[in-house]
Amino acid sequence: MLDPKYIREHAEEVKENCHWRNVKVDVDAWLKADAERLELMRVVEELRANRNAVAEKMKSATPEERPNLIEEGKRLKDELAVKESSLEPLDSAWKAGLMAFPNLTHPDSPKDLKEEGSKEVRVVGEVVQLEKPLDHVALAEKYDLIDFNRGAKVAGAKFYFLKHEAAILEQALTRYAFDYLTKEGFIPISTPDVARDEVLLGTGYQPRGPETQIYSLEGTDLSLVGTAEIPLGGYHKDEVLDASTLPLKYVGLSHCFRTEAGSYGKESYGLYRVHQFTKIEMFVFCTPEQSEALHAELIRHEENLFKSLNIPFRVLDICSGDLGGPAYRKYDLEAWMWGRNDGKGDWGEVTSASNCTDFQARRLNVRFKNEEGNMEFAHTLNGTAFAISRALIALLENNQQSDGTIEIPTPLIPYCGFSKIG
RNA sequence: GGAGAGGUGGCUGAGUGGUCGAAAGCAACGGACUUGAAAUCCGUCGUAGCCGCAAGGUUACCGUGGGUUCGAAUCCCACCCUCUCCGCCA
Repeated sequence: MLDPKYIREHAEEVKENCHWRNVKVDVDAWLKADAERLELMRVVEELRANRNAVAEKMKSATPEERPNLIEEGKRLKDELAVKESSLEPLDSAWKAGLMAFPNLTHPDSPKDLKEEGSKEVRVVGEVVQLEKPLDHVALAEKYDLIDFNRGAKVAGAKFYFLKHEAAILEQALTRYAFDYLTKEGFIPISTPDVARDEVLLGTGYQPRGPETQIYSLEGTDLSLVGTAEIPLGGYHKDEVLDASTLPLKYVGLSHCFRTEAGSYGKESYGLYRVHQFTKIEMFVFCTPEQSEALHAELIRHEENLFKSLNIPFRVLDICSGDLGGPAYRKYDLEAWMWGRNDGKGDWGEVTSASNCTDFQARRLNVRFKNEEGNMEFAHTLNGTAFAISRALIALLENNQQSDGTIEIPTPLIPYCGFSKIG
């Protein structure tokens, strides 16, 4: 959510921003509604002031004065009811409009509407060329690591069972990331896998409705979370944080559920796009002064983790049109995956780190008291440590050897208890 | 799931229709005293919107949403949450 005052005072900039964010918002219509709402609010508040004044007079009124005051009060009440009922639709349209604005954009983010406009910042590691590299689906079949067919039998397409070493690797990756990030000052936390709709909305997700990617629970206001970002963002909802505790860095574990409506096909091959996966997520609450440095820190951790697993990747500075609603700036890591591009291999997204500035904090009402003693909205950031399903793709495919075995990267061995598969 | 109690400011807690945006205490902040500190004393001390250069004014907020009333923290309804007891259960 943007500051309404900011939209009023920087209308042209906001319009320009919406264009580059690929978000269709009628800024002028919103401004018009905003002005009408304010005007009507003034009328309503004046009526309320009059009503309160009459009620105040009643306290000291003589019995003779009372009937007239009661009449006056009734009249004001009726008039107020009429004005309030015309304010209501205006107000909810105003709020809905406000929620539709995307966050502002970092001046250095590539300005582009198409996905291809994202800028490759660097490539780390080298793709090991094998004569006949197998993709993770083939590797999984060879070593009985993932059971897609029975996953489909039990839960439907795009669900799966991790088996044997893969099941262990899920836990090894989890614990490895937790240990690494705990040493870096992150607080380990395990979250609910469901959240209230208001929390989903607060973090910038759209539960229910035709476009939604979210499973919701019938007869409740709960949805299955699509990422730990949701419960972790909601964690400090409606709180005033103690500035001296900032930044608050969390490393959370959650199970992520996504309907992935209409996204079958090549792009969802194997484990790449599934309905459920486990994810280790970093989430940060901080001051506005801290957020940019912390964004860099999150990316550094992501890179360290993937580097340590011998996985080649590239870092993308995501372009404006692909940022989504909440992010002010976003960096993705894309790891090398042999299964993509018809078996010739290509980069595939494995992590994403966003600086959401105060966009989520405004919606969730997360504030802190600054040094002058004034309330300020916090900044929030999130970044993937491991989305286990995709991390597994990259791990298996990039650590396969010419003899067909899969070498486990050294840092992971203590956590999984084996050093190779096959 | 059943029965009961309760949700008030950073915390504790008073408040059952108008004198309540809310007592009191604690914490915090400013000051006095002190070589310094503690103690003591004096003062300040919620958030947000709108109007205003400002001083200030005004509206809203006592779990959330509705309702009754000239007037609601207070009465009514629904929901959410917490606690106690019972049942069930990993």
